[in-house]
Parts: sequence; structure tokens; C-alpha cells
Amino acid sequence: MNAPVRKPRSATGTRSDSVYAGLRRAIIEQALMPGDKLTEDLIGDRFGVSRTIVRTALARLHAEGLVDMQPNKGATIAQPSLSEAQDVFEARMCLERQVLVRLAKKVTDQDIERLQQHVALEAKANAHDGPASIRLAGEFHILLASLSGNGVLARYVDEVVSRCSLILALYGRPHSSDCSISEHQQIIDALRARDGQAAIDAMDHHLEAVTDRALLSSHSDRTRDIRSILDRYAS
Amino acid sequence: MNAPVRKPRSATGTRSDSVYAGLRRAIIEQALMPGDKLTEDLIGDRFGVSRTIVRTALARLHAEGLVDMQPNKGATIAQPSLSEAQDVFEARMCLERQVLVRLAKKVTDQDIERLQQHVALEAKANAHDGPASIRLAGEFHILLASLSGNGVLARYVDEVVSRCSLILALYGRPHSSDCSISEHQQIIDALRARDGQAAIDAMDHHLEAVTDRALLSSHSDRTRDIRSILDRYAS
DNA sequence: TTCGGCATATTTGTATACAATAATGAATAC
DNA sequence: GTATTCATTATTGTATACAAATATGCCGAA
Repeated sequence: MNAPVRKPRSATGTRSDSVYAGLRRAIIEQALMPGDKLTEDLIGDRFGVSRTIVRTALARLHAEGLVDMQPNKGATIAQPSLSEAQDVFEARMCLERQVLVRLAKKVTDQDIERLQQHVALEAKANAHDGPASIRLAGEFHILLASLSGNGVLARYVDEVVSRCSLILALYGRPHSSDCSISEHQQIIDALRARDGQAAIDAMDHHLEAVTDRALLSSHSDRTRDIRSILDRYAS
Repeated sequence: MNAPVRKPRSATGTRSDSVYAGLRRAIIEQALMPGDKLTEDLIGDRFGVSRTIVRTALARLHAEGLVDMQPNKGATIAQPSLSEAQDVFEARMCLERQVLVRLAKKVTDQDIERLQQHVALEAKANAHDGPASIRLAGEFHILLASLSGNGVLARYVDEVVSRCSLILALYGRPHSSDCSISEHQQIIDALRARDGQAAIDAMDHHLEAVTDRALLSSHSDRTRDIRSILDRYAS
């Protein structure tokens, strides 16, 4: 089975792209958790490609901060420290503000329609499909960034939002989305009114709330989890 | 010659890192110009590594926007369009402002000393070593970002600054640095006085000047160079 | 000549082979 | 029983082999 029908060579990196996309989605939906080992052979088997391809995908994920790599020891899902997490949130705030500065000037009715549709999707997935809910919440921000029309901003927002999923997995409540739908709605409403400042304020408020939910919720720094867990058993 | 002494396997990616760093420097110093072909075999020969390694390095440069890759046709030094160039500058402005917001709060005398030393280097290289001058001008901004203490910001600033070198190569005057030393000095002076707003203003002014020098100087959009050149000969 | 088509040579994409390193576990000494 | 050493296994890093695609150049036909 798994007939090895050689596809006629499509676009460069299409294979590694699909491995990349698959792993990325698994990370963002928190199917793969921080610290999980990513063995090249194993991934290659699952995706039906050689280690060469897997390696390319892993290198890319590493560059984006989603996986850690140690020399001769391979790749694991990244475990951002609390300090790195704060850095990510700070950069995210800075970038998303700029996105809204742009959008306030150039957003079209069609753009707003797309955003509104996306929030509808979020509402539908909410509470009944945890993983999809997490992913969609992030994708709202990615959609905003791509509508901004600045590809560089869009790429960076994409990256920091993805890393936020990881941070949430580490420090937040399990399987909770980091975004409330009503907060997304407020941003859309402000954009619809072409009130740039209100949109930025709404985003500020939203991201502060996200940061709080992610970093100040139930758990302390998970890098010490093992130690503190053992403490409980060592007495 | 070139005794193939297998080094005892140091850190992962050390080899591809050195290829990456070499190519990157060549691009930033404008030894390699936009559009130049990057043949894998050729690079591998020069650096004494296999195509596998070269490929990894090229993929990384591609992810950072320094090289373009076309399916089955390989890699070339990137030729950012005017629109991409504007996106890069906008993102850069946004990121470097945030760097200064942070630095205004936390910069130490030692940091300022390092910055001052760097500007001294720039002055020394200025006018007698074109390539180094270009590189050092960019590295001033990268140093600022790294002193900010936010690794995410630092990485993004690094990227956009590098891409600016490329943009300058395409659209600016040949081998001119995009940064004036006096403008760098003004930023340091403002930081030394712990005047955050003045530092940000100086940076705004500086980056606007850089943008002008890069995008509004002698040449128009080079992506149309061939067409317009031919126009002149086709009449 | 000049154009189109075919053969050859380059170059890329992917898989695999092999060496080096790290992880695992068993056997031995104490 | 515990710890230490060594052999075995698993996994990574790099080079190479081969297939697919593209580029190059030659030749003949108009």
C-alpha cells in the first residue's frame, strides 16, 4: 500500500511545504506540545517523504521559533521561556498596531466582510472544537495583517501569532483560545466606522487581555514544572 | 591542497551557518548583486561543502527575503520590487521605534560606550572602504536592536536592515552607505541624555532620510530597467 | 540567414548511504 | 543492590547517487 507513485515534480519545496504546514498546524492546534521530540525518521514515515524533506521543514520551523534544535540531538517543539514570551508579546503589540494604522486608512467594505465572516467561523467552532478554535483565533490576526497589504508586516505577525499559540500551550489554560470573539468584533466595528484610533485602542485592550490570559493564568513558569512537581513528591 | 581533514563534527549547522554567513555578508556588502545566480554546485565548491549544506543556507536566506527561489530554477539574489521595498521600510520604522522605546528606559552607560565605539568604527571605514562602510552602517542598527534586550525585535530588525542593503543596491547610488554617521551620533546623544522622545525623533528623521536616499535617488524602479533601457535602443 | 526541433549538458529535487554522535541497556565489579 | 563500563541501538549530519526539469547548442528546413 501507499503506492509510491512519483508525482511529476511540481513546485519546489511543495513536499517540504506540506510537511511544514502539517507540523505547523499540529503545533498551533496544540496536538504537538512544547517539548515533544520530532524524530526525523518518524515524521518522514508519516508524511511519506525522506529525511531530507523533513529536515528542510524542521529548519524552517526552527527559524520561526516554533521548534528548538540542539546539535546532534534533533528537534523538539519549542518551549519559550517566560522572558521570550514577553518579547514575543511586545513585538506582536508593536506590529499589530502598525497593521491597524494601515488598515484604518485603506480598509474596504469587502475586507470588513471577510473579517466578519471569519469571526462567524470562530463563533461556530467555539466551545465545540477546541483545536480549531485556537487556530481560528490566531488566523483572525493573520487575516488582519494580510489585509494590511504589507507583506513584511504580514509575515512577522504570522510568526508572532503562531508563537503565541505555543506560549499559550505552555503557560495558559489547556485548550483555551487566547482570544475572545467579542474583542475581535470590537476591532471590526471600529474599522467599519473607520475610526483608526478606536481600532488601535481595541487591539491594545485585546492584546493586553491576551497577554494576561496567557502569562498570568493558572500556571507559573513551566520550565520549573518538573522541579516543582518533584517537590510535591519528595517530601 | 585543501586537505579534506574531517573536522570532528562540531555544532549542528555549523557548516551551513558558515555558508549562510558568507553569502549574507557578500550580499550585504554588495559583492553579490540583485539578480545574480546562486548555483548550488558552484557555492559548494567554493565553500568546500556538499549541495546539501548549500541548500540549507539558501533556504534560510530565502526565508529572510535575501534570495529569490524559483521551482527547478534555483536561487538568485533577491530583487525586491519598489512596493516590497516600501513595505520593508515601513516595518523597519515600526520596529526600530519600539527598540528605542525600550532602550530609552534601560540603556546603560556601557551600552552607550559600545554604540559610541561602533560609530568610531564607521567613521574609520567611511570613504576608504565602501563595502565595510555599508555593512557597519547596518550593524549600528542591529547593535541598537540587540541592546534593546528583546530577541524577537532584534531578529526582525536584523532582517529588515539586511534587506535594506539589498534595496539600496537596487535603487540607490552605487556603494553609498545608506546611513550618515552624524545621524547615528544624534541617536546616541539623545540616548545618553536619556531623552527617549528625542531618540525616537532622531531615528524617525534618520530613517526617513535613509528611505529617501534609497528610494528616491538616481534611479527609478529597476525592475523596469531592462524595458526602459531597451526602449532607448528600440526607436 | 533564421527559425524550429532535437540531442546534450547543467542544474535542481529527492532519496539513500555512510559516518559521527548520542541514548540505551546489559554485564560486571564492588 | 548499586554503580560503572562497555556494547548495542537509535538518531543525527553530511555526502553522494539518481531522476526530473531546465538550459544550451547543433543541425536541418524553409
